[in-house]
Amino acid sequence: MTVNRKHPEDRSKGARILVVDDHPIVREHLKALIEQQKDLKVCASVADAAQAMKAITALQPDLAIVDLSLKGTHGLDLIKDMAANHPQLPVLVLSMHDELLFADRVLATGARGYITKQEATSRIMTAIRKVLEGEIYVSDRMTGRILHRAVEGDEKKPGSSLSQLTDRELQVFQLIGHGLTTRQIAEQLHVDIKTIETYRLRIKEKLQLGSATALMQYAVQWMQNSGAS
Amino acid sequence: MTVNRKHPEDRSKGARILVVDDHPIVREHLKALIEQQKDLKVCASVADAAQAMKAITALQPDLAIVDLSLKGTHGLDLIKDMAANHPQLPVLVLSMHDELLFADRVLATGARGYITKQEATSRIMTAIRKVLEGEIYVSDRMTGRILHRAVEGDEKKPGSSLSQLTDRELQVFQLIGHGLTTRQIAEQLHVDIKTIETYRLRIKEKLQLGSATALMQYAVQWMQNSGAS
DNA sequence: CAACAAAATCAGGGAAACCCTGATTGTCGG
DNA sequence: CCGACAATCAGGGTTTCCCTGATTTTGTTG
Repeated sequence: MTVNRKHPEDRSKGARILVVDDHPIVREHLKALIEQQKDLKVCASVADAAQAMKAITALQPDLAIVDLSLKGTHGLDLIKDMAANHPQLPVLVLSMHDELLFADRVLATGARGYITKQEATSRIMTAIRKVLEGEIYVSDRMTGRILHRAVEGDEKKPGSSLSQLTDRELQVFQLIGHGLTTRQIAEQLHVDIKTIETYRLRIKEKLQLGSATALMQYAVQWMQNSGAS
Repeated sequence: MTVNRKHPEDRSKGARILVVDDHPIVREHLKALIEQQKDLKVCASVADAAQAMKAITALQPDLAIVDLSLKGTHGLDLIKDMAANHPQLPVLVLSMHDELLFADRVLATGARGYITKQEATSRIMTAIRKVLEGEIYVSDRMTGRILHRAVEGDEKKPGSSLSQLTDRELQVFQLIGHGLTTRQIAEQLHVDIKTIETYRLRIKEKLQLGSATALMQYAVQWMQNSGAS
């Protein structure tokens, strides 16, 4: 990922941006906001993942802004596709979901920024420029969280904070995400229910989750996003 | 074009519209779209229910456009408040949620129209005008559904559909899927924890779910597939 | 409008899970 | 041999779950 990639022939129009969002009202305003900047331009504005991939190969944009909740395939899958087939294309995620849930996941799959639709439009423009300059944009609240975690576990497995879990803990984590109760997990693994309770405690600590429901929410969502049954 | 101005002092610029949505990018574009019409004007643009109620009493708008997924109180509660305190004010709901799930519920509480953010902005303008004229707007697909149900009779069929849930139950269901504990839900809705416990029981019965974890798994997965903050 | 149905709200109490603090085995590499 | 870590379980206070009601609003319908 080289930083300076500006082509002289593009400078007349500045950076070319692809917008992916299934809400026309958001696409339109994003385009209006971007094009009232002199050095930015929207080269395409599409509603789903298929059109997005087609537009990328055809138009070679300098930046892609994508919503997470698309209609067909989930935005996360689109970002994975982008990272796999067009690793040089920086991606800014513009989502309505709380960043605490998705930001790290999204950044781990290759996106260069995450901003919510609750943010003021001026901040959205800030995020666009930051990502275009080769930097990474997340909210201030999120930055501290990520930096804190990045310091210690950098040499571990990339892509998931679940790598801190032991085999048994991960096994329990997956069964939690599968919707099993503590007792059912204990029976399935042929251990005492007290053992599973301890695992839940440890998992919560390692993942910095506050309550049992937060743990379960995280587990269910993780299971769904990593395609397990 | 001549406009009937019965009250020149009120209609110097035509109909005055209140916009309620917690996404600045949506508010801004809605305002731009509306104000490029000669006979429409946005008199206020707010992000939550409290500001909305205040704006209504202060400005007496001719129409309110409200999003269902607001930050603090749920949009459904805001609509109820509006219908109770300002029954003459027509409300158009602009939501990202599938209409099949919310439209009838929203119309039953007094709203005059339902349109999703997936719709083209031209249709949104159509909906605004239709509601302003005193009519009711829903999508063609939805009108068929409603008419069909009017003929078939009003039976609530079982299965795993959330349409059997009451407004309050659905609200609790969503908060469960959001990862909140029973206590947190009770606090957010300003009711006793015992009340929420009862709702969980009823939801489990109606959805034929066996345990609290099964309920939570279902809620989390549903939330993820239908997008909510 | 009276009457009935449905929704929203809360109570009591036993069973179960959660949460915290340990503690006992194994295993494994230095 | 021995810390380090993983896996396993116990005790006990706190909270939630779950079941069975019950009351008060609200909405619908004859």
